[in-house]
Amino acid sequence: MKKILQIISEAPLFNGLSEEQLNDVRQISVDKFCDKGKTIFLEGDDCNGFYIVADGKVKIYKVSFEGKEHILHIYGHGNPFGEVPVFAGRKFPANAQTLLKSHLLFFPRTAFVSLISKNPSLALNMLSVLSMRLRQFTVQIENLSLKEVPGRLASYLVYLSQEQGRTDIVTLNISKGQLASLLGTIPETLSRILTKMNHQHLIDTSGRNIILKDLNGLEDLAEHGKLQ
Amino acid sequence: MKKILQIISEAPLFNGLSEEQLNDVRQISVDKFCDKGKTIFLEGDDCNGFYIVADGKVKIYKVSFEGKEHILHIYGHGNPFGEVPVFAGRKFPANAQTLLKSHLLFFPRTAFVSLISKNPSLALNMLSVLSMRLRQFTVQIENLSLKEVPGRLASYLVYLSQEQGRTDIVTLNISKGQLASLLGTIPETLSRILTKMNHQHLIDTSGRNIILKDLNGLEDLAEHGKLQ
DNA sequence: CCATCACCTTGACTTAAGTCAAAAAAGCGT
DNA sequence: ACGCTTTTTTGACTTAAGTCAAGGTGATGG
Repeated sequence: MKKILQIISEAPLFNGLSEEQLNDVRQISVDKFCDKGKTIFLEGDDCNGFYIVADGKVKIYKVSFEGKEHILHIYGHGNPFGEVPVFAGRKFPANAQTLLKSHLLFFPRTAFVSLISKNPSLALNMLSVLSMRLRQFTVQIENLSLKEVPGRLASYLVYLSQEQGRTDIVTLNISKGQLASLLGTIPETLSRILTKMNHQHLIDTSGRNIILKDLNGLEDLAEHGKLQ
Repeated sequence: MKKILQIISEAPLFNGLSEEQLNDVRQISVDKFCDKGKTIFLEGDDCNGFYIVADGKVKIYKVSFEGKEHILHIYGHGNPFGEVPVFAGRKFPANAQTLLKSHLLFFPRTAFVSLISKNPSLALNMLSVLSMRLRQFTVQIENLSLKEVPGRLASYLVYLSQEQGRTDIVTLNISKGQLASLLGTIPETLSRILTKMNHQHLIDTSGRNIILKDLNGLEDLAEHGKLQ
């Protein structure tokens, strides 16, 4: 387990803060350890603060009336989550659950807000985090409403390729079922599309490893949004 | 045309600021007048600042490769837009165009950022605006991925009913074509669903006026997301 | 090494919603 | 009020993707 100060200093949210400011942040943080599959909060719950993932993995998701689940984000080391109600209203807009045994840092609302009031650079960092998130959401909405599932999958593979810095092969860090939920579809459909992409020599799958046989073709598909 | 200071003092973003702070904000603002249908910025354009709608109406939208358009927001009096790249990167994540002859206030990036650094309450207001927007986006994504078009339409009608403070009748303030785009569908589909809802005595349409004959039924539909 | 469980794939079928085309209705300026 | 444009509706058809049900695959632990 890492030292709290180190975790804090590595998080983008606290980037560029002075020693002293980091120490202030540390003062108000609370350690929290969760087993895999633990619900951290549910949509509509009252919020007393937000979290940063120190270690492990957390999914943020919505659930439909019928119980169908759509994953909005999957966060890992250094990512904050649950900040929305800290600044706007007090209920969480979605659910959060650990996907792995995780170590979280909790930041109580009032203490954090007063910290922000005293540290303009912290405020700007938080504004930047929220803005980047808004940007991601516009992409997600574009994908959902303007692209079909093959296009969304291709986008995701291209994104993974950049993320992992490889143009030949990528590795899924979540199950295919979770990927389906992240792409706004169901496992059966995802499976069928992976098979189709195999047939068209775009990719080659073996378990969670996906060989990118035609990255240009995938980029094209991600743009156009249609499979042939 | 209203006085700039009045417009600024009415905008939620500047809520609760002192006379002096409002004056500082006013100092950096720039007037901009646009005809109907004028493009304010395009996705990918460099950003030098953000806007507030003083008067008129602006749509924020994404366009697919094939030219299909999805409206993300429609903003009117007092709403800010284009703030994302002010705090995160420098390109606009979507397009903006006026729907009516409009009067905008422009706030240059660097001047605004330095203002925020000096006014914690302005920073907190901006955090609140961005957070509310994130909350709206989670709802939009939920609607797109977990509900069918009738459910989304019902949600929108219920929202309009709250917005306009009436439980008997609401008035669309945009065309049905634009509404279709906002709901992530096409005019034909929207038209058919309106007809279906008429047959089921949920609503009664005449032009842009929609009589809510069964608000409970609509709320139900918005929850469950399926039209029988 | 096998049993078990979770995950993934495949097949047959249904359905929501998109496309294309055309007609009808509503706005708008002159 | 007239002609023009834009918006909305309707019909026939296609298609993407969901549902339900059944197998298959693979990892894990006794």
